[in-house]
Amino acid sequence: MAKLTKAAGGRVTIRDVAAAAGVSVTTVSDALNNKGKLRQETRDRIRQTAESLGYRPSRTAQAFRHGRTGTIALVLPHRDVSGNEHDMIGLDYYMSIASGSARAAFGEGYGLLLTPRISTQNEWRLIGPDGVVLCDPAADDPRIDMLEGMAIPVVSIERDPARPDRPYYVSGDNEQNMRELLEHLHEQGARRIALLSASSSWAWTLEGEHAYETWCAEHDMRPRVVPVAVDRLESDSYRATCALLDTAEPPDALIASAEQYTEGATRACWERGVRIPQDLMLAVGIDSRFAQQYNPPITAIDLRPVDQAEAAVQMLLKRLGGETVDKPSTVPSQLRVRTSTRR
Amino acid sequence: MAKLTKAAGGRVTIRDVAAAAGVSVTTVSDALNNKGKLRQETRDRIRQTAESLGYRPSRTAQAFRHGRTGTIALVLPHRDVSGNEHDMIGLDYYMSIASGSARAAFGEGYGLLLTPRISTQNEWRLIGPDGVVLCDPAADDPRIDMLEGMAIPVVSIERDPARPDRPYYVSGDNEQNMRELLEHLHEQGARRIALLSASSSWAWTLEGEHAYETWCAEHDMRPRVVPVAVDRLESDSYRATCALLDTAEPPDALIASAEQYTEGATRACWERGVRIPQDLMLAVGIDSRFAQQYNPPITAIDLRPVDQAEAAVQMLLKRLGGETVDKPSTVPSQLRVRTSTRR
DNA sequence: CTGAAAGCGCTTACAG
DNA sequence: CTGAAAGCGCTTACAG
Repeated sequence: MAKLTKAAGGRVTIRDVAAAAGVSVTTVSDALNNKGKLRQETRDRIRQTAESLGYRPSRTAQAFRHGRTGTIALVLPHRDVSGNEHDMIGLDYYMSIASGSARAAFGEGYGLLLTPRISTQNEWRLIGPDGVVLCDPAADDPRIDMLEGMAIPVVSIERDPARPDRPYYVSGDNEQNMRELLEHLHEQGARRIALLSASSSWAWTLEGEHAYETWCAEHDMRPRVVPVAVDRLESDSYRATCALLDTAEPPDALIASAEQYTEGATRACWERGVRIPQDLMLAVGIDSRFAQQYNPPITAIDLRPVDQAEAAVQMLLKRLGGETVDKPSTVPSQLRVRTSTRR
Repeated sequence: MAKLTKAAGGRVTIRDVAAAAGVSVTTVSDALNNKGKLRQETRDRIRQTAESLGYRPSRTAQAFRHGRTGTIALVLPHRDVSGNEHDMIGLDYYMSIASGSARAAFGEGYGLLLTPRISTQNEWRLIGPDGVVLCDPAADDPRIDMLEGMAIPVVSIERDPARPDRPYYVSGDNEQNMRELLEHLHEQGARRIALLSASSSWAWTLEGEHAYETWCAEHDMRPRVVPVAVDRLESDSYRATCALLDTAEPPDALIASAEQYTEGATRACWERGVRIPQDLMLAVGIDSRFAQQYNPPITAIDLRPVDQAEAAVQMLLKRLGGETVDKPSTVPSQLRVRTSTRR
């Protein structure tokens, strides 16, 4: 019964397997995908045959058939540096998000596409992802509407601050993190804690600021929030830190919220001979190699980006599979206390 | 003649365009792809119709038809940090390679896949890229054979040092860069120039070392090469620099070849009160934000990673298109002289 | 110069 | 329990 036909073009197709196993392609497909009502024995035999022929289902054929591409696109924030567009993958946080997403996606049989800055529907159709992981959406981020309107589900890392009811996001508990950090600094004796905060509409920024202000009010402390641009390099955080240090009553502790502020803040201290932690305790809102390796090592909040990425991919796949997702996923962060805040 | 049938599933297909334009699907396909021998007028009219219907060819259908996926995979070096696999995208250099590749690929209608560490043919078949951009292959890198054996063309950024005849790579002119840097340091008065070199079989490392040794011989200078691991964080470069600085006759200039050595080298200097550039001129083999932003800013070689990525993607597409590529592509690097080496 | 038809490799109603 | 057939949206010989 088994016709021993070999595929011409080198590729082993489902037809070859069917021929070799002496069954129809339907049966092979069912056997391999656990569909239909075949005897376990038949399934096993067909799997054997497929295996021995080295059969691999064509991903493109499957994608075509299902109207899916088998890819997930990752969208990172961008910044303008002197007219040039850069994405921010250079930050340790986003790099962990990227490689974590790639790994998680691959584990589920998806490829992770890195997207350049694109904006139009046509461009998105060219990319053609089945779903999108969007990092740090702005308030009322138009990309969410555009993509969902194209039937491309979006899961964001951090929520869109202007869409309180949208459950499709993964985030850390930003308010809790800020409070925990403030408590720690307070315990260590800090009484004038300043905050370098990103001037953006990103959720973690807003939430962090809010927690900071609430906490200050509760502890009868004057809040000192200095807004710093997120889209430049370190010079802004450097200048902001200088300004703080040069006031009549400089802070005794400083929280630099964004990863990219770490360098500017440390430089300002270094130039002034401000010792860390003796003269100023320094903590960062997002952990990085720089924070770990600085001398002294800098206390930071580890947002667990790899876990966030994994959670985001999982949520996206749920949505792709038609399952309902009714609540966001929170990835617990971890405060890494280091020398920079220990007195 | 024009049947006004609309697609059922919402998608506008080539059939709809054909119907609306009153021609066959063949004609539509030819018109849109500049094939066949249609009157320009016909072409234009069909394009109009397609446009007005909002027709977008299905990427998956095209991919399926052509046996291509429309994706290029990017493979970055990996490192082990305490048993955890990380890719090295966190380095500014690789981050620029990644975003440059994504942009270049997209510009050509391809998606860029970020690949987690994968090793088997099966895993590669799952990813299913049409081609691969491989960064910093090791000597006789087995991934090249595996992929080319699967008919997946590979273009590397930097060459495989053990395959002198393989033309499929893009690189900077590493020997030239090293010589130029040495000349510069020499001009500035350096007479004892040490080199922190990556202990790897990567081409740029070997070439840099070779140029360094040749140059030293030519200038009657004792070479001082200190091998440093590439797969750790900054501690090794820190220790290596310490050892150099603590010798009886410490160097008056130091070249830290890898991007990730910058931090360790500067820390060692800082701790010892070694002033840059007064006591030690410091230069880095690969430019980074850190080098640009350090105080003082650090002289570095800008390998132009975005251009390298673009060249690699172009070369890969040439190969995919069946064109022959008979020689490697050299992207000229740029020495960025900064305060750290100016006396 | 243009069209009808085959086929890429799958999956999925549907018929038996 | 299994198979024959249609069809996903394209492209491409091939026929006229």
